[in-house]
Amino acid sequence: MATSQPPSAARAGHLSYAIFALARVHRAAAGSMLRNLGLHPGQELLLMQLFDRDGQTQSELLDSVGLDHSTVSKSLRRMQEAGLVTRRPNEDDRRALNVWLTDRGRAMREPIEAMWATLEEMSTRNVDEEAIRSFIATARTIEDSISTREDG
Amino acid sequence: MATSQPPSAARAGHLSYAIFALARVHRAAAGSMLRNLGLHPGQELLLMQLFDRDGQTQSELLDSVGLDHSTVSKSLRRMQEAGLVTRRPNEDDRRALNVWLTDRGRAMREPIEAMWATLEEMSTRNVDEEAIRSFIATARTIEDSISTREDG
DNA sequence: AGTATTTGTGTGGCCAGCCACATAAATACT
DNA sequence: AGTATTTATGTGGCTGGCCACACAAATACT
Repeated sequence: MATSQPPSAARAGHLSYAIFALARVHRAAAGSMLRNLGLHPGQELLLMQLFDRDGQTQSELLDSVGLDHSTVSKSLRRMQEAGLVTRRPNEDDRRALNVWLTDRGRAMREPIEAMWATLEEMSTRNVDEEAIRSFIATARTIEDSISTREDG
Repeated sequence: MATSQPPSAARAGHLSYAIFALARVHRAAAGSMLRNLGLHPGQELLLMQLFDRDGQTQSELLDSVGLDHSTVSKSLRRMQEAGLVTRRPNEDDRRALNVWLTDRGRAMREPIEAMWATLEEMSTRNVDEEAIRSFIATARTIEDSISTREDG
């Protein structure tokens, strides 16, 4: 049994509750795998952004990842202490910090990609191609609906 | 734009990344509404369980909600301090604590139900009935797949 | 030029959530 | 009966995440 019976007070939100319940299980699975990699949940997101564009500024990173600046700031400090990244002041803009992967940070790429692959395999093994495509499409539509309503 | 371009390292996990991205937006929306109710995210889950069965034991609550016992313990303490619940030792089992809603806790039911309704409306306004059903069904299948793999 | 505003980071405070350790009470077991 | 094990809860410690406040540097504006 997956969703151990949604509480009745969530009756008006079947889809929302399904999202919530799925997200929790999904995050737990990812968290477990990340722990085996010596990473804390969320750190892999920052690393992935750096894989795509190393040396980004904290604020650029922040936009890509969509988290609060204080969260990113603290997280990066810990990742620096853990030897995953380094931060050096930008020469043109003395407020900004550029974030660079260390060798150790770069070495996390394959394990992180493997993690996503495993997660995907775990998630999709009972779902056919068509249902997967449809699910992703709907997920994006919902995501759009929610976020465009946020600022509007 | 919803998902501001998945990082390339998540390429092997399209569906997983979609779940992750959707969950984040969804949780943020819920969190924002909960804050307006004076609740912290997660507290509404405990309250909802109590709406369905008031006076549950912490450990029963814990099973229904699926969180770590320490999380529940601390959360309930704060909710008690906030006047939402009371906890009294069980008479038959002196280790156990029964958790009861206060009037103030009970009064949160309607706002919480309204929150789920609003969240649902926000989420589904661009999705037709059939897609919603299909999405929910797939979400449950995925949830099952992940969780049965966890212990198996 | 001089002041006001925006931008980039940091810090403190608070809560959720997990793990690890600890303790008392109930159960099981020999 | 006496000991070992399981169960119910608490606490400390650490991270993620948010908000609010703070401050310096860059930019805009008058």
